[in-house]
Amino acid sequence: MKHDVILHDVAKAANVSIATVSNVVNGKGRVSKTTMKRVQQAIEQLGYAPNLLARHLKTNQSRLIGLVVQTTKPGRIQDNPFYWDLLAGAEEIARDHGFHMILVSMGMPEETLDFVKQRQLDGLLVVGITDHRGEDALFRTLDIPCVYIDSYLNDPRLCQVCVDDQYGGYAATKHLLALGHRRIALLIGDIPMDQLRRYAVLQQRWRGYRKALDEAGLPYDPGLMIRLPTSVQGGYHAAAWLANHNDVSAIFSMSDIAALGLMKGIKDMGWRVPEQVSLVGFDNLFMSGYTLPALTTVSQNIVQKGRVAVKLLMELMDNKCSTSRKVVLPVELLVRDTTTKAHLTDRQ
Amino acid sequence: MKHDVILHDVAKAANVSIATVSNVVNGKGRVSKTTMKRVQQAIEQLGYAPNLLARHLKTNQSRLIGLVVQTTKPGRIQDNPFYWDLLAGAEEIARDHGFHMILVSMGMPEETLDFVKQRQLDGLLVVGITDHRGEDALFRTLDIPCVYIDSYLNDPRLCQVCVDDQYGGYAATKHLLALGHRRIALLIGDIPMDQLRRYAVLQQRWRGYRKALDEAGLPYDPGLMIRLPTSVQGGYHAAAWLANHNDVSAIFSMSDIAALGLMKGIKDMGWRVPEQVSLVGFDNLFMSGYTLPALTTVSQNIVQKGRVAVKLLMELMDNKCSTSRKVVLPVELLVRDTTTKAHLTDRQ
DNA sequence: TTATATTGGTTAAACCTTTAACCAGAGGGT
DNA sequence: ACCCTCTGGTTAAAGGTTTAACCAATATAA
Repeated sequence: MKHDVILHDVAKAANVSIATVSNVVNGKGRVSKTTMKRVQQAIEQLGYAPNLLARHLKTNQSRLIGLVVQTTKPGRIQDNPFYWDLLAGAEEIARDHGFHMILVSMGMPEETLDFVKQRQLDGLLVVGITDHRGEDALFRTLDIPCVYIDSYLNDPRLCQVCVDDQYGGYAATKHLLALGHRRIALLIGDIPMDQLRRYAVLQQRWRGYRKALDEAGLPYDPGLMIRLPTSVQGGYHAAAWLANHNDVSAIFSMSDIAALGLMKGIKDMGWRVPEQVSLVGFDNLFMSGYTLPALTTVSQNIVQKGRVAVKLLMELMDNKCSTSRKVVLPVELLVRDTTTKAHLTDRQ
Repeated sequence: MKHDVILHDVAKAANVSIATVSNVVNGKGRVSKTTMKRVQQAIEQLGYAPNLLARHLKTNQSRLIGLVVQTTKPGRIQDNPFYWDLLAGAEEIARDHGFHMILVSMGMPEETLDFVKQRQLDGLLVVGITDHRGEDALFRTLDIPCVYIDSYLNDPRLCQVCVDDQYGGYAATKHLLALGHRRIALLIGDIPMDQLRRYAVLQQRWRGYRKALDEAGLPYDPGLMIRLPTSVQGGYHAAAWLANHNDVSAIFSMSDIAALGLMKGIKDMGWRVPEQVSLVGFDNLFMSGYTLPALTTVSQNIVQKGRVAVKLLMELMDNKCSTSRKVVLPVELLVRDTTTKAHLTDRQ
């Protein structure tokens, strides 16, 4: 894939210097109408396309944006359709600005840093970082524009975008409380409760849950935290937990993905949703409205999250001294069919 | 993001020429043990990382692989979680070889071509092309290694990877036939039947369907083709079609995504799956086993598809003259709970 | 002895752009 | 006449790397 036609060729064809052609291509410098026409014709005729590698080398930029994703195993992207939506949104805006997205899976810190340096990435979208893992410092060492997604970092100088997770948790719980539920379990990720701070998004949703409980004058019961992996399988197994907790009449799953599995698990036990167990999810995945019964859930727009993140990054790159701001996108409780009034009739 | 330490600095520190450092970095050329040690120490100490832009400019390659995806609107990636799996698999292998993936959304042909040329992409993964749209020719003009995914191109010189779509369609249909179903509808994409050739994957599955019908001595009835978008919504609306075709006792949906919507639609009409309608899907999405009833479907491994595609691409790039081969990955019919014996009792 | 490899390096050109510095000529003001 | 500015370019350096060509010294072979 050798570059067939280069600046030099166009220059010769139009009988001007290389610099002039470059100026025409970039719309910079001073060049008369007539020569511009001549150059443009030559470009058209020869089918010239600039060699971005050379340009980038010279200008010290790559027009590449890294999407830094957490990995389970090093080198293996977490299998979560969530990321595709994020990438799709980001790519859409990036492309409009002449940028492109590239995946950076965060394995070894060293490795990650080297990668960013070697590829000369112009900016980073970092997903799911917290203050409590030292990862934030990592990205601050290489000083390139960063936008943190779903990260809840304390430093006010940082650019961040997330949704109102806490409100989401609050709204979901409040909805269940309003229906008369008193013992509401929380299907949380597969993490020790004392490590919750490391998973900022979950922590926020959890806080919303607690807040709603507090307002209702109900006690917070750690025994109601179901700690299972955020996956369909994880959710499915939560049903077994439920079987041992007959006083629990509702579950708030912090992800739709787990809620789907849970719903299946509950039904496989022969129980009915929502008559015997009410269920609320989080995310509103593409098929969450098409389960039976349709899942009540807190909806967030992940594609939009990707879009906004890149827009912020662009601002950050334009005027370096920009007032770095934090954007909180709204969430919306979608009441569908998996929640209903708490009954006095026990599942026994 | 200026490159702080370059070859030059290392050379000075180790008291050798730039070329020698380059040789050490790349493991080429001839350099004695002792100097190698000295250079490596200098590299370590200064924290040198090669500037890939410069390297790539010199070597005429970018170590970037494009994933060419179809777009609905130009510049907008089709919102299909399918692509994430593909990308995840591809990225995994690519990274092992020092390559990275970049998205190329296929809008205007000109634009796409320019992009590949400008970014100097080393290879392309092209998804869902057919002989019948002139797109294949497009990629052949720029002669860079290509692997076609889900494409069914006739040219034997091309490298292709797909799954056994036809067998999948055959197995699904045969399964339904074995259960006694005679009127089996096909939930196909939102395309005119005379355009089916343009959607190779669907055509293959359709052929499998027909083959099974033929073998059973049953006629092919075009009236049984349900042409609705491949989406949850599309599937949902298929239920309305079903309401007008009471002789149909089973539906084979060519995608799980539509099958999920369809299942919801059927249940919303008050009918039961599988007692009144049997249902088979295609893909085995991550939650297909967790619907209620669990979806019977033809399973394919999309991540693996991405992996194999990149492996093929690497071979193609190593020995240019490689015997370009076509890899067909297996599919597997997973009989779960949405299919049962055809009953004589009508839905009326 | 002389011709010839081999070892361990160095020099310099090349990859294709961008861009600062320079320059010739024209026009205008005093 | 002089100085200054403006227009429309050109020249050349620089960006960081790879690599072919070269070279001095030592070892090997005839």
